[in-house]
Amino acid sequence: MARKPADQSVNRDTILHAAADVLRRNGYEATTMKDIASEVNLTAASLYHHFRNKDDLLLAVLEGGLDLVIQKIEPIVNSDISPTEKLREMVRLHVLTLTHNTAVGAAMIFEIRPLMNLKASGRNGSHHSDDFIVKRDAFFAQREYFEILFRRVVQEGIEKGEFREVDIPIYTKSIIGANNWVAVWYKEGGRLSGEAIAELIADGAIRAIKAD
Amino acid sequence: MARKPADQSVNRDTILHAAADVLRRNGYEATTMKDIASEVNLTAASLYHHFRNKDDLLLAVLEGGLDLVIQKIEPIVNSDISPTEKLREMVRLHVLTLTHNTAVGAAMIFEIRPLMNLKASGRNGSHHSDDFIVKRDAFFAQREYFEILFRRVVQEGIEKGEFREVDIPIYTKSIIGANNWVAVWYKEGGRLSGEAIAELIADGAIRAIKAD
DNA sequence: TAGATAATCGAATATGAATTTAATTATATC
DNA sequence: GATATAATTAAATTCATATTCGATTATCTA
Repeated sequence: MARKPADQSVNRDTILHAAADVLRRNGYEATTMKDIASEVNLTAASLYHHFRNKDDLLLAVLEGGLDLVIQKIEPIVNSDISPTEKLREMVRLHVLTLTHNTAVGAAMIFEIRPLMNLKASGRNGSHHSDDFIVKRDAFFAQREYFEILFRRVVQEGIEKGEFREVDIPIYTKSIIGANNWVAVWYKEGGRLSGEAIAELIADGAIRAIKAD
Repeated sequence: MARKPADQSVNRDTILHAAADVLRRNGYEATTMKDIASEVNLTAASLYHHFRNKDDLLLAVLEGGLDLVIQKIEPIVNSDISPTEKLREMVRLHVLTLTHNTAVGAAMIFEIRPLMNLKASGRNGSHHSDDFIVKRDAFFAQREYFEILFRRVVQEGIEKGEFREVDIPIYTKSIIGANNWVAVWYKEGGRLSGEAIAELIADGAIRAIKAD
């Protein structure tokens, strides 16, 4: 009856990757459907066979990226290593994921301003399906959750006396900011590997919070 | 002969401020001339009396913001306080400027992706005057300079034995990233004042680099 | 007051981008 | 092989936005 996707056909996932790439290069608003389509040798019209519209597509990219990092971070939080080692690993993996999945990573962390803005008041007479609104809100909730994972570990470290009594939200945001910033400047083939960068940043994060 | 700007007329600076506001809210690409014009009770057409075009206007915003921070930071670098105190002050002022000049600050630090992109290869068939290209490159040079100011102090601190031997570029970028991230989440009237936030972040920056 | 120029606007232009539609091609299953 | 459906496209539609232009209004200097 139904036809299965042909092997040579471009699937949803391929498009998402391409979109992530373009997103990283051009930013949310500057990314056009044609840009994305070209990347996978399709026409813009074809994309609508896979995604309802541009917002849906781009949001899917962001969701994917965010989920990926969370998947990496989450197990660490729930493991039974010390808070210090937890934090080190979390920062390390956060940064590493950003450098490895440059596209997805950068998109995930970065191009959220227009979305946040939409949240605030939906400026231009943009029509957004309820479905989109729901997904977008879920995305923001996930971002919250991502931050909460860090806060939890910081809290734990303070309670166990491994960390000094920092202002948890501020410290957490600073660390995440430093990590995310990597997505802004990182270029493959630079002086340091993603690994090396991740180590260095993780080290700084720990030093900033270690109890005296 | 020539007529001087009338008092009630909207001047270049007012427009720049308004543009910075919109820029912070909507991002580079999503910012329309009409948005900016409305903010100062003008029509989009009127803006062209003050600025050649959109790029010129937005670039002027970014330049302004960047210059402002540099003006704050520069004297500290050249003062004769200790590297530790220099760094603390620099971070503090960087963050403080971001929170105070929310608009300018955020715009300055943030909406650079499209510009960088333009730099890379000028995707869409965009026509950009030589003048614009020059200004844009100068802007990027200033950004470099801003970072160099930090690196210089870090270097000095290492040489004087106040700081541990960090990887200077990575540490510097991390600090700047953490600072800039404030522009992403800071909202006026939150739990902490800009001052308080600035202090906390500066403190973390120092702890991360202090010699053991 | 007159003349010059600044500042502004309404309307027209041009263009780029998202999205829709109807048609075409490919491939799975029967 | 027949047919239903997936995948894709070219072309048309719609709409928002940057930008231009000519006209209008305000205010300065002489």
